[in-house]
Amino acid sequence: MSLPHALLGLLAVAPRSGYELTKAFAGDLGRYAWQAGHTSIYPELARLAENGLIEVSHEGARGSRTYAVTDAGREELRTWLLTPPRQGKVRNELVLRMFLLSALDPADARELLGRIAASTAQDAAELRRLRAEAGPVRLGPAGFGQLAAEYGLRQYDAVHDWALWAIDQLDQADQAVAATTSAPSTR
Amino acid sequence: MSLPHALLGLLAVAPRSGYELTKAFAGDLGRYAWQAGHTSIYPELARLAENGLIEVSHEGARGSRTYAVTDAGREELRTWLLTPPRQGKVRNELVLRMFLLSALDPADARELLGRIAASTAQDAAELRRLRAEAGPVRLGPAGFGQLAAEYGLRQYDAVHDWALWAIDQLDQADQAVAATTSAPSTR
DNA sequence: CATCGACATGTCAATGCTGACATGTCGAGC
DNA sequence: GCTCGACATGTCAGCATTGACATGTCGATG
Repeated sequence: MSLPHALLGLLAVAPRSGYELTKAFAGDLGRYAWQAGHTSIYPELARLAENGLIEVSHEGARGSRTYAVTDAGREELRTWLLTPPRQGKVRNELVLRMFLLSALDPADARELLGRIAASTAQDAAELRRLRAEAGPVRLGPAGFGQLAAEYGLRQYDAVHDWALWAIDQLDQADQAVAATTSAPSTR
Repeated sequence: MSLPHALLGLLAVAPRSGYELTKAFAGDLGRYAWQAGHTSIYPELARLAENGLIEVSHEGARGSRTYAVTDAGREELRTWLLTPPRQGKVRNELVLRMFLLSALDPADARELLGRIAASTAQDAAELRRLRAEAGPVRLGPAGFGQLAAEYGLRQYDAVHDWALWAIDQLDQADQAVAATTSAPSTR
């Protein structure tokens, strides 16, 4: 459960209202890192405030409440970020599909790998476009973090290369079988 | 929600009981791809059986029921695997941490990146060990799928390289600041 | 001054999953 | 004959999250 820390992190960069936080989750953050709707954000803000990790720094029009991180909240965030990269819930649908690949016949497996290669190429291109828009590498709270963008890019490229490699493996396995079938031995 | 498809996939490889499926999730599958405990597996098996996707192929000692995939189940699995790699829930704690990196001061950020580099190197080494144990590349339902292993390996390596790159970026940003501070201009 | 869209927050039922608890069987070793 | 550990299945309360529904405000435009 990382939602409270995600909120803490966003508020640590700049105080925001629940509505603004919701918009952040609807953008790149929610797309690439962590999803959350306003229905989970508002209760979570209330909980964080109750625990003294954040506080209302300003009340604006239309009942809006701007929250800011307290010292305790900043400390909690720092601790969480630096805590041993604990093993969270494993929930990786793509890896699951790879595990199940052997349940498909070779033609279907090739098809699936081809689609993965195509979609990761597309995702990588999209991310490169996003990054180019954001300009040269700079740090700080500049929209989609440059470091995060580079991270995603390398992931996509890795999966893309892997898919091509996997198709090649299937081809080689095929050829080996064909060779032993048509020419059972050299003697 | 991919649990039913994970079960379908495992049963497509070989008929199994709920207990054996639970053990599969406790191993590499649960570690790298998808988690599930027996408390979700048993009800899900009942649901799949009710929908005619699997059926009890054998009843053994201690009330054990061995399930096998039906033709309908095999078809459902194939459809799911080949279906456009739909965008599921985004829940990537590591990417979230990258988004929040800017909330840390540079020293802490370096520390965090260093830990990520170290832990991915360790994870990769562990996976290489696992793969070496499993022997040369071969396909089929051989424990931890070779393709999945290679996939994980490339992911770990990519993250490792990225972390080193990111630390380098931080260093360069530092040097640039230091240069403009100590020698504001060339004239 | 009416309307509309963006702003802003909330409740509630349903879903999916986990952890704690519960129950019983079979085989091996003492 | 007893005990223990692995086998085998199950219920249930609790938690996080989602989607549907609900409510109201403010500013701009016609």
